[in-house]
Amino acid sequence: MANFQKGKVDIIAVAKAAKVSPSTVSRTFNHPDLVSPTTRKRINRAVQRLGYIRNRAAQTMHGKRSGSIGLVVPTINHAIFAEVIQSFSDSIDKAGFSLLIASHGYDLDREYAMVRKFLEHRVDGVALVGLEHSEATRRLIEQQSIPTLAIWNFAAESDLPCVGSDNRLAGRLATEHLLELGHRDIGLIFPATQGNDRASHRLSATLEALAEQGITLPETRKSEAPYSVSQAKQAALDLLAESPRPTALLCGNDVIAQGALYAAQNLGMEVPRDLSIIGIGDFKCSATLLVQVRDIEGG
Amino acid sequence: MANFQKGKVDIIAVAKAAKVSPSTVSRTFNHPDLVSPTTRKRINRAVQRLGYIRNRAAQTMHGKRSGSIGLVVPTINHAIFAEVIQSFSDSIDKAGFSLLIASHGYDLDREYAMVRKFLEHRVDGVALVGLEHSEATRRLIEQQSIPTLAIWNFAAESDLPCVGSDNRLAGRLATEHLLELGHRDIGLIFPATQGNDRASHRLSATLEALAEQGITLPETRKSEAPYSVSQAKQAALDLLAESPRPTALLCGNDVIAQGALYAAQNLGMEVPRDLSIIGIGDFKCSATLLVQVRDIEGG
DNA sequence: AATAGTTTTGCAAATGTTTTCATAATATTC
DNA sequence: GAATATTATGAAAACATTTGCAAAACTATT
Repeated sequence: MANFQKGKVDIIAVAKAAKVSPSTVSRTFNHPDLVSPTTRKRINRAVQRLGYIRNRAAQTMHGKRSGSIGLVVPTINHAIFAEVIQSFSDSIDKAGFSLLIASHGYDLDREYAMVRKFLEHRVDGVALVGLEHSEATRRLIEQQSIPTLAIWNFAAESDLPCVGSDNRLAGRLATEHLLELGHRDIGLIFPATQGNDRASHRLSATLEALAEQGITLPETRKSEAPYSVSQAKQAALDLLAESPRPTALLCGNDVIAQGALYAAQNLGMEVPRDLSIIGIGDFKCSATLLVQVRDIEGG
Repeated sequence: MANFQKGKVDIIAVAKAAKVSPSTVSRTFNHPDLVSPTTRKRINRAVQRLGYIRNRAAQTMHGKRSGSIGLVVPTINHAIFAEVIQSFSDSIDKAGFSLLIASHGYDLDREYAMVRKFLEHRVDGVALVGLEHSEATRRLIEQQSIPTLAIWNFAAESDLPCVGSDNRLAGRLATEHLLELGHRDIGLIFPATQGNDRASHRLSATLEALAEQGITLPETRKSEAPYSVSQAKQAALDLLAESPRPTALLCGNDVIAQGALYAAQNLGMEVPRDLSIIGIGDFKCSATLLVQVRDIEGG
């Protein structure tokens, strides 16, 4: 089937080749039931032969949907977001849409810019991570009345539709668990909370739960680490270098917890005998890691 | 600044508000130097006031670029691709483009479908992972003459422009390294090579390099594991359960190598004293892992 | 074989931009 | 102050599609 790729192949070229009007070709795509099977077949053959590919831009311009969804994440790089991006991509794909993605590096002004960029592309919807967004972003979303979803966090009082977990509750649960185990002197390692409501909710709930038990941790028990195993390990080493040592480490996420685990191993401490470590997160590799740690300790 | 969001805000609405013609508004965006500073200011104020957002679809339809690039990866989920997606996204963003992304799950027919989908969106370019693609995909790319880049692998003989590493060379180097260390009985753990030229190149080069030294490994030394630490660990345990044991494990990627490392730890073997493990890959977390292993062994 | 009903098709307008060409306004030169 | 060069603006065509409406082509009914 020779494909003569003379000039542009648009819907008109297809119409000519199939000896019908452009309208009929368009209908074949959008309302096939309105076109007689015979002509439909003829048109499809012409499409094949010419290698015609529909032009979404033209459809979008006509007022139809663009067929794309925009997802703005803080970073693509980390396992934790990669997982959600994958799922998102799969669902979107199944629905016949395309995924536009952008990352802002935890900078809410850049987030605004990304949403704007997506709006230029006339995305049919936008998903953002978390519930903390700049005023400009909120205004933009409202003005343009673009369907928006906040993923990652859930909060009943959110003005954006949201789906995710309740990080305050998570922070509280983790803390209470440690308290129930009898810990009173706890080291905290959290990522920077600036522009990261996941972290800040977890941390504030933690401090709250501690305060309820009359516990106020000195600054020396509070440590900040970025999303990096090795830097978290260093932070944990620093915390554990203090004397007396805290009896437990509460980590803002699993990557930090992994670093803390390594730090403990380095210092020859056995977890959980000598030190309790808890991470708020639970992603795929954490299970693997724990299995491994247990295996080592067991063997 | 009240924003009266009456009806659609298009370039004509802006033109009216600024009391100029639509052409002038368009020029303000595309060739600002052709518009007098006074009118430009007036137009920009109108844009602000109305909350106008340019319509890429209309621009694209006019023949301008769509301002988007399509990236098709096997999977987003794994750390290794996440890294490249992040870099890609950053560069694209810096250039003022948007990133469309899709994953095909190592299914080259789906890859074709994804590229087609992107072409419907009239992306300005496409990037694919690896050099192995379906005939249909290649035809499509050629017919539509869409700028295409193959990332991840480099091969001088590739017909697509490509940038990446030479996996055959990598396989050979890894093998030769083990041979130089004196290993002759080597266990191989590789992912499935079907639709994964990274793996297949590495594996074939490995076998070739071994053959040159007159070494042919029995099937029992060849193991397949997916991209999963725990499953790789199991595969390694199986290999190491044989008697005699291989003296080295050559792993097709770093995730597998991590699993192998865990397996060795489980069996109480010390790496590299009792067993050599080499992984072809090198991603961020690998260094961390090795530091940790060394630390454990050192301490 | 004529009428009514149904299915299939085409025409033309609409979508929101950009750009070429022409014209109007302003600046420069003598 | 006229002639010329320069700069700023507008009118209209073009881009590729979709869809409401109307006409045409069939089927079914008598």
